[in-house]
Amino acid sequence: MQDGYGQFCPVALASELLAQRWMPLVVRELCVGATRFNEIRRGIPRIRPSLLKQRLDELERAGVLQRVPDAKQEGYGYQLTEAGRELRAVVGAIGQWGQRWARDIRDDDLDPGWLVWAMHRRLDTQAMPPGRTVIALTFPDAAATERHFWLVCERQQVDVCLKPPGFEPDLTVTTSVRVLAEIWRGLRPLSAELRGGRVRVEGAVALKRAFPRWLLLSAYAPIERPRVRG
Amino acid sequence: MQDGYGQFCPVALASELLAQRWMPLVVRELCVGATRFNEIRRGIPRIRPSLLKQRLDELERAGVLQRVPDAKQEGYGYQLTEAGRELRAVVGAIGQWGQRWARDIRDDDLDPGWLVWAMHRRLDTQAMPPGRTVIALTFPDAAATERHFWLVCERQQVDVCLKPPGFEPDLTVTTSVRVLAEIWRGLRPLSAELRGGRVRVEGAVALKRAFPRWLLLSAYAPIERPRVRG
DNA sequence: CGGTATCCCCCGCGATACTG
DNA sequence: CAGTATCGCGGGGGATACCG
Repeated sequence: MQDGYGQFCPVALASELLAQRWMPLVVRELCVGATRFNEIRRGIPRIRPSLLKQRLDELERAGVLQRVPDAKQEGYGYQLTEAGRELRAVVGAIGQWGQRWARDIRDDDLDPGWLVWAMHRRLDTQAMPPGRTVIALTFPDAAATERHFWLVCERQQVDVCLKPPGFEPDLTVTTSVRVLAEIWRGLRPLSAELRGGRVRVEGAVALKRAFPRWLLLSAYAPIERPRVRG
Repeated sequence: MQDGYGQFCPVALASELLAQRWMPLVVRELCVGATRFNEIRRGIPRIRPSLLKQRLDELERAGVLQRVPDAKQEGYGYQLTEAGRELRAVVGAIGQWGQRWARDIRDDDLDPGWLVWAMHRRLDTQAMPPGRTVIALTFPDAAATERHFWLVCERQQVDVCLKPPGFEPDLTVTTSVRVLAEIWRGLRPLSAELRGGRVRVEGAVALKRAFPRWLLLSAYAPIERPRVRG
């Protein structure tokens, strides 16, 4: 079954590698800059580590990435080669199409931990006040273990905490997972959700007013989604 | 296993549909204009009809195609919707990447029947003499049952025959499957293979000289393939 | 032509547990 | 942190036959 397609067409040869389960997500993580094994895993919470390792090995054999000693930290990191960097075009095409035409979001797609992890990559820390800004996120509709998150934002780095980080939050945001997910996807405007009270923000007035500019949303959010099909 | 990825990311939602086995090839066939079941099948010889039907049903449910009564012939045809037509960008990105970076062609990718089927879609009949032009193809290295093919070319239509069509060939082309496959992929120039005698053409001089202009090759052939990786 | 039906087998994948 | 080990299920591949 993992044999090829018996064709030398470039679409077929590429698909032998790329159209395997989980593969587009692994490539997506690498393209947005993840390098460490567990960093990739956080972006794909439901993949088994053994399968992730298998996929990474396949990508290495295909010349898409290299496993290199990590200079900054201990251990190894996965780095894209030129062939791997050019996969951005493939992931981008899939994402663009998905933004416009993929199925609607179901309740079991709504993983709050993944949402916060995705958001933490797309925060404009330059637009925040100097120093540290702590944002507490609360999803009243989520299961107890994934109801509270904290984003500890500094100029060069944003950390996601599952427990109170020890610093008092500067801003507290309360909303449902679906509302924030659809805002992140660009399917609802944040402004309307704030006005309608479906997103509630507590904190200093200056921070509350600046907050919408911190959220960069999904890279695909600007792409218009046509009317749902009948 | 065919459950989703548990993410509302557009890349993940699109991949649930598109990153299944065979799916990129099915979409490719639809994008190059195949509409009938057996027409799609000829472009994907190794797929089981039951699985092809399953994939087509998934695409219909996803709103990518519609099954409509075929006006010209009896039976039904599969037509892409707007969502389906926009998949050309995805197939195109995969094909471009594959042309540049996918693995080299192995012997078991070299299906001569598929090669001839792919070529028949990309023949410039406008460049041929008026009326009917019959090209006989011979692959001395192929198994007996797929050694001989005939392309019966008319202005609006090209037919692939597995048996002598009853018309004398105007041109007879003899070469190995690999050489012609790599020419079709743009990995070797036809001119050099003709000069080197690895492609032999028999027939009237005017036709022999015109023949190279009839072959439009793969749509991805113009894309340069970087040096093979080390 | 455009599929369906059936049986069998394999292995990719998921789940759980464990480790240097 | 970065994986490995083990077990079990079921989707997909192969072959063959059948049908409106």
